[in-house]
Amino acid sequence: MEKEVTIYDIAKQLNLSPATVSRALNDHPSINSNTKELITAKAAELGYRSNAFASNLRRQRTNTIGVIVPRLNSHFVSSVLSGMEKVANERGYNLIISQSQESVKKEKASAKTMFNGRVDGLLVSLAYDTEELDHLDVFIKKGIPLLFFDRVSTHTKATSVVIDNVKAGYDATAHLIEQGCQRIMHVTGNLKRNVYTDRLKGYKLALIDHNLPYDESLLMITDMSREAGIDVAQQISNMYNKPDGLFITNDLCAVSCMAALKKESFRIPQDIAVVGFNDDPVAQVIEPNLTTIHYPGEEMGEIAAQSLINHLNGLVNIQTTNTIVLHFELVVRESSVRTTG
Amino acid sequence: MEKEVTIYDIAKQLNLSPATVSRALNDHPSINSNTKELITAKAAELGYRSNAFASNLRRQRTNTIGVIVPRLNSHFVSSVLSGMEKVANERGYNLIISQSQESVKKEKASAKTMFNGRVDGLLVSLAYDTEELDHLDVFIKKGIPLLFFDRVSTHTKATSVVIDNVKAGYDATAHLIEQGCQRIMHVTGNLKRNVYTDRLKGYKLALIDHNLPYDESLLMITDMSREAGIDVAQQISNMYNKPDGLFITNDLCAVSCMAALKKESFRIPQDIAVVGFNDDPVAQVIEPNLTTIHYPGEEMGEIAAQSLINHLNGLVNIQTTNTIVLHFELVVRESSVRTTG
DNA sequence: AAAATTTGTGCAACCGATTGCAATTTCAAA
DNA sequence: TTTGAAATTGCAATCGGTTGCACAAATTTT
Repeated sequence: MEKEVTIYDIAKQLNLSPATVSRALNDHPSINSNTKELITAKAAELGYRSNAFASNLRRQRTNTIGVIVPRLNSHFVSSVLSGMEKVANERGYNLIISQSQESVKKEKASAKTMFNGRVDGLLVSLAYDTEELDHLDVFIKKGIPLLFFDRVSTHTKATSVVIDNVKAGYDATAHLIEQGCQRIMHVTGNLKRNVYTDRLKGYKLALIDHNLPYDESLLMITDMSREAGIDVAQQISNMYNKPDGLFITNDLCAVSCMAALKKESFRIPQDIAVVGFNDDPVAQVIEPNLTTIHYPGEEMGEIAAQSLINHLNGLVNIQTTNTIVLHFELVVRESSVRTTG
Repeated sequence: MEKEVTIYDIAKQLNLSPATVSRALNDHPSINSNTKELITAKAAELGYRSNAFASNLRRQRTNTIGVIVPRLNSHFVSSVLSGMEKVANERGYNLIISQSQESVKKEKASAKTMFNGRVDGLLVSLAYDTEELDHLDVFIKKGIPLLFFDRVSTHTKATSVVIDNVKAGYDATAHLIEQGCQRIMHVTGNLKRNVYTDRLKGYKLALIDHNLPYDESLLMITDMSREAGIDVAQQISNMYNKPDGLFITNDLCAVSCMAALKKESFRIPQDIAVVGFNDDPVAQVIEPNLTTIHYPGEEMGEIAAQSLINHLNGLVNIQTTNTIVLHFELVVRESSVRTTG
């Protein structure tokens, strides 16, 4: 185990001051370019590696971005993280990732860790039932930039990166209506979260625009799990006045629901047309393939990270840009297409 | 933006030395318990938060673990990460996660970042085509513990966490044979990676044990992508002497292959029985449901993190425990079960 | 040739916590 | 009361870069 090389070692060998070495290594303009070359060469020769802590300690920043997600093992989240990692890495930032496991309590704990870890900025997608945001307010109070993505908050003045969930909900519903559906059931998640309320809004607007009544008994709030999907199928099966369209705001849930419906010998899309949300890989595996909203996870991650880093570097002010809205796409597949209305 | 509270502030207010405050906050035994109470109370009152950098700088450790994975957006990997995060978080460690995107080059860059970031330990699952391990050797040279999981290396003396891939390959193949398959095709990935060579070994052993010939034309090396699955189906379709069993070491690939085969009107499992690997969610969506090897991702992550942290805390020596083998399970579903051989 | 700039380096004080060793206090045993 | 050990606490150096300011050298301007 060799001992570490420091700028002092380099300075001594070259008969320079550590200050000069430090500046040279950081490409400071006031250092002569010959000196710089000399120093970088020597640094390479000695196998010098910068000590991030010393630097962080002195500069009071960490080059680290905290990320809090509801859970790690979902296709969408991991795509987002992949995008974030890509960008962060390119720009010299590290990512510290933590999952709330959909619990406020864990979310608070994670926030605290990030806070103590003195992340330079924080990227958050809220847990299922988070309401108060005190645990995140501390960041704002300390001037640590905070950016929400996907599951965002309306309360604070933090920037958000989202898709237009209202429009997505509208498009999904309108598509079903165009396919001749008259009674469209909407299965969604906790309405505390923007993604779900917004999609519901879109659903309602589409109904209105097409002169269809809004029937509260066709709205189901669930936890969007596989079990929930099966449960929904069961309920539909027991209904007297069955729906002929189904808009479920999560592909995994939609897929398990479809499987259950098929077991009950519903024909999809003839008896009931289905639209999901997220464009999870399973959407292209289920038969019939699931129509869904394609949701740019990777891109969302890239943009969220990009924005935060730009803000940190003083290029853009996050406080002014309040919401970044990304494009989504309705991907029509067999689960919703009726040859004849 | 309030200024940070330091141990000096606490010390001054209580007329104590920073040394005492530091010790008290770390629950050092030689500090009087009354003093400790006094200090912790004051710290809470002032909203003190420890500065990790100062501490890291002084103690020369970061309480951070680096993780390098081939890619983030795969079900298996995100399960592993979820497990790692859980454990690391409980034990006061942070995770810095980076993806190699299956490229050695990126893997090297990530390793360097981790190295400079002075992670306390490193958890690695190798990229597709990594051969030399110089970029990881530096860690060992510096005495930074290195632990491989899943895609492990045979060269170094680092500990590995894996499943018994030989046995898994054997079981999958034997299962197909028991179902009456005589010509089993094996689709797998780059044989530089243990997971694939081992599964191939198992495949071969099962053939031998059941007196079946090993036919090289039934082995296909692919990149395990969806496209590869479609390609395999195409090739099978063009074969004169078609296989009646298919063992694909990745569910996503298996599923796309199945879909393509179905289009060519192969009946599964009657014409060709299929076994996958990983127990990805899609395995339960495809019809018929895919028989596969259930692979404990979350657990693998937990154990890998656990072992590394235990080593860091001097509880166990990682260098002596060389390989940790986890259980796997063959989950039999419809894709492989033939009512009559 | 003197004065005013510009350029390039160094000094030394940070950043905040940790820790070996010394110093002081406390308390019991002699 | 003295002595010695044990329990507490403090001193001061250290971890390795960073940066405001001073200063010297080189260059340009009068």
